[in-house]
Amino acid sequence: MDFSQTYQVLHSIENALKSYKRVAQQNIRTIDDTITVDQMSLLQQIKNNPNTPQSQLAAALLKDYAAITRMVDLLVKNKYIKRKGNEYDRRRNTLLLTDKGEKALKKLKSVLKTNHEIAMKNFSNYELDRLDKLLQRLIVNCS
Amino acid sequence: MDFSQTYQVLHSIENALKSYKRVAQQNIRTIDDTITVDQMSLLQQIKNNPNTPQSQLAAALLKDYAAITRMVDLLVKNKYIKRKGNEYDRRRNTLLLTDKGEKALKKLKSVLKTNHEIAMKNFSNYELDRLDKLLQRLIVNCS
DNA sequence: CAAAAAAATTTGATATATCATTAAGTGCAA
DNA sequence: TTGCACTTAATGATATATCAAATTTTTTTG
Repeated sequence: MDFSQTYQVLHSIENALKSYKRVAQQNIRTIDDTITVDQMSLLQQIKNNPNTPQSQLAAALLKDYAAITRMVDLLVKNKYIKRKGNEYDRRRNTLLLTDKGEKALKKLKSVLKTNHEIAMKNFSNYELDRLDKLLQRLIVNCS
Repeated sequence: MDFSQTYQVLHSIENALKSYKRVAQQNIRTIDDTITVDQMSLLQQIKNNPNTPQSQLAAALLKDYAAITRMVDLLVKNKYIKRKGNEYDRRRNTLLLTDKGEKALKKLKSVLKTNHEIAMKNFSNYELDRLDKLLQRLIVNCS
């Protein structure tokens, strides 16, 4: 395990993520240029579990609480979601998609699928699994 | 190639990168809490090729020109490097490490090595190579 | 029950990311 | 040698990342 090799791998991980995010964002922009890849993920998460605490949204999106608060602010400002008080626990928010949010999500789902197909072109299920397992080991090492 | 599997892989890539950056930054902070992982990479690049145009530094660090400009600003402000005019091409900067920059780099190199060892613990050279090759294919797909 | 601890979120400060635009300098062609 | 394209860098605007600290509400516990 020499340094140049580990350097190379870490560099490739960063490169892979950034390359994917770049094309993903470009494709999304052709449909809706007021939303980002991450905002869309958040929108999806909120739709799937409208009453989840933001702390769990943060975990799902690999972000910290502060980041989620600000993304929620933006989505509210841009009218994709509404923030309501939770009647059982007044510390929490209940987040709900607006019509605009629902429509945006519907339109963008196919783009997201296309993005995945672009990134993973020519990968077999087996290779995807192998890649994921290798990454999981790295994640565990860093935990 | 189903969606949940590609989603999982992309999620793992992001998770791997963030997990690594988090431990890397934590370890660096024990030595010097005024510098970031990326600033250190930039410092290293500048030391290796002091007369490279910033566009190439950007490519090496997978960042865009604007990001490099701002990182250079910060490194200058914090006295890790000096910006001089390039006498042959007045559009360019010549960037030079200060004493402080040299010392910081020297101290941090061992930390960087440790960070790599933590992240890649129990990976064989063969596995590292395999991981890199899989990532390279994803990168090419997104180019 | 009152005080302390914990949970959920927000806010502040600083660093990065990304895209578009602007500015300045260089080099080449007519 | 002027004019135009290209290169290099800086700026502006907005979104995100990260850590620390503050706020509000709920839960625990003495």
